[in-house]
Amino acid sequence: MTSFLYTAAKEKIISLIESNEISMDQRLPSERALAQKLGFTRMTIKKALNSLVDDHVLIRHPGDGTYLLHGKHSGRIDAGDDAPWSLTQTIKIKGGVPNSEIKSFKLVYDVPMLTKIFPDFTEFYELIRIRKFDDIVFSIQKAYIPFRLFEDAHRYDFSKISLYDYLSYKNMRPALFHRKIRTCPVTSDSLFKNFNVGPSKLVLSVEYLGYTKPDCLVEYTQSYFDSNQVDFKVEIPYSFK
Amino acid sequence: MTSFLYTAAKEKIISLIESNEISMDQRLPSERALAQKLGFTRMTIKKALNSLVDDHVLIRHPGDGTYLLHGKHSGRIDAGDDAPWSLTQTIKIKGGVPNSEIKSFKLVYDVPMLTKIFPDFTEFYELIRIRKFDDIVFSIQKAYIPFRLFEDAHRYDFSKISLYDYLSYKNMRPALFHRKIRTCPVTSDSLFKNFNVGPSKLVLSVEYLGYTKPDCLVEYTQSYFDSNQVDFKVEIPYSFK
DNA sequence: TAGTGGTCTAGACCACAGC
DNA sequence: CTGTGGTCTAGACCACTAA
Repeated sequence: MTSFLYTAAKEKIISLIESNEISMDQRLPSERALAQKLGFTRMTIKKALNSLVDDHVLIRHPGDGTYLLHGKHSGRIDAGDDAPWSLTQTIKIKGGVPNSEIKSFKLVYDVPMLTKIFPDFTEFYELIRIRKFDDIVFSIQKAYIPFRLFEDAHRYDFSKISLYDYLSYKNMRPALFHRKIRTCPVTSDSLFKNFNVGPSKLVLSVEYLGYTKPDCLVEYTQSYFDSNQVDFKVEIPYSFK
Repeated sequence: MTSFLYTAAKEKIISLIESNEISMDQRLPSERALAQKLGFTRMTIKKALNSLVDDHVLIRHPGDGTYLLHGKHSGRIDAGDDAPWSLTQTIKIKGGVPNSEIKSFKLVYDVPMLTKIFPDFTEFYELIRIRKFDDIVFSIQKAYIPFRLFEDAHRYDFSKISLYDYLSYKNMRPALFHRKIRTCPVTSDSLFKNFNVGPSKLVLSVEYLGYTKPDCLVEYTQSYFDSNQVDFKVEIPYSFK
């Protein structure tokens, strides 16, 4: 979908990792070695490797080498809607079994909540997904994107391709996020039956508004997380006067 | 402290921003213009600018330009111990008034909790800080670093220089983190008087273990956050078999 | 000492946004 | 069409790590 050399290099490096040619806790080949082996410039390989560092797949030490980010203290995957790398891919490389199940994908009209959020649109695609890590449901997500901006969305299989890869392909990948987090009790909504928690348990609710620019809202997502399965990074929200 | 060209470029660009030569919602000069104006290569300027993007200071749009990351939906600062950029600097650029007050900085010995965490060390520097954003206390932090690794730490003023800049300078900046998050009631600890919350309120407690490598622990921090003031990014922790 | 990743240069071409 | 940022090359030097 993207057609940069460093993306191609990235995929070849991932293949190396997945095919177990690099064993755990072992150094990856050096930038120079990979450049020669895979047929790219050193700078292109560097870009690919550092991109995998951003994705929490690798870790690099100057003067030493590049390593798989493994071990007890390294396991941490961004699970938010603004995660940099396809969650499915990341889980796979980490040795987990990913499983994204689509519960529903359809057009919805005249939903008051949505018209309030998106004053300029009336029709939306609604994508409801169950996300698993090693067969444990950690998240239920309802994503909404305006039909007018993504008329061809029905042609893609979002159990296979990440929603964000699709938005990137349409040059609509959100860069700014407005988030609201709160805890809420498990409701009787049948969706929550997927969570392995009793009705008295608290579930974490996160709302994402994704903007490509400050004035260009392209996505609204409601995510519910099993608070036993996820963790958080602390941030300070503020509103600029 | 760091002496790379792109760091120098970064600081000059920050000066430009702070001196209001770039007004809000206005484009920054192009990479090529900055390169000529500041006397660096375009690639060096690019590195500086993209580094400021990582720090949530700027946002860039291909084919368009580079902008200050402002506006209602853009305000979000990483407040964790693993935040990429000095919190003080970021708050300042965002138009806020930073205020990091040092409550205590001293050597501590034979603390059972610490010897359990750091089996190889017995003496530690303890740094207790109150962190504010626009005069509102959002966090209280107790940081511990082994004396043997940072013997000259007493020579630095951590109200002016970020602890992480210091660790970077010693080539000991943590890259891996082990975090534990929980909510706890406000205790009678006099430190909590700094929070503007009643005794029945819940405070967010986050523990960070910072490693330079999977086997090299260099920092332990206990942070307490006013849950009214901070927000979170969702992640999936996992332990590799 | 040999090898690593990080930085840096001075060019080049490209896709894209705005006018 | 002009200007933007992104990618890419083919070199170079540096500081650091580990043997």
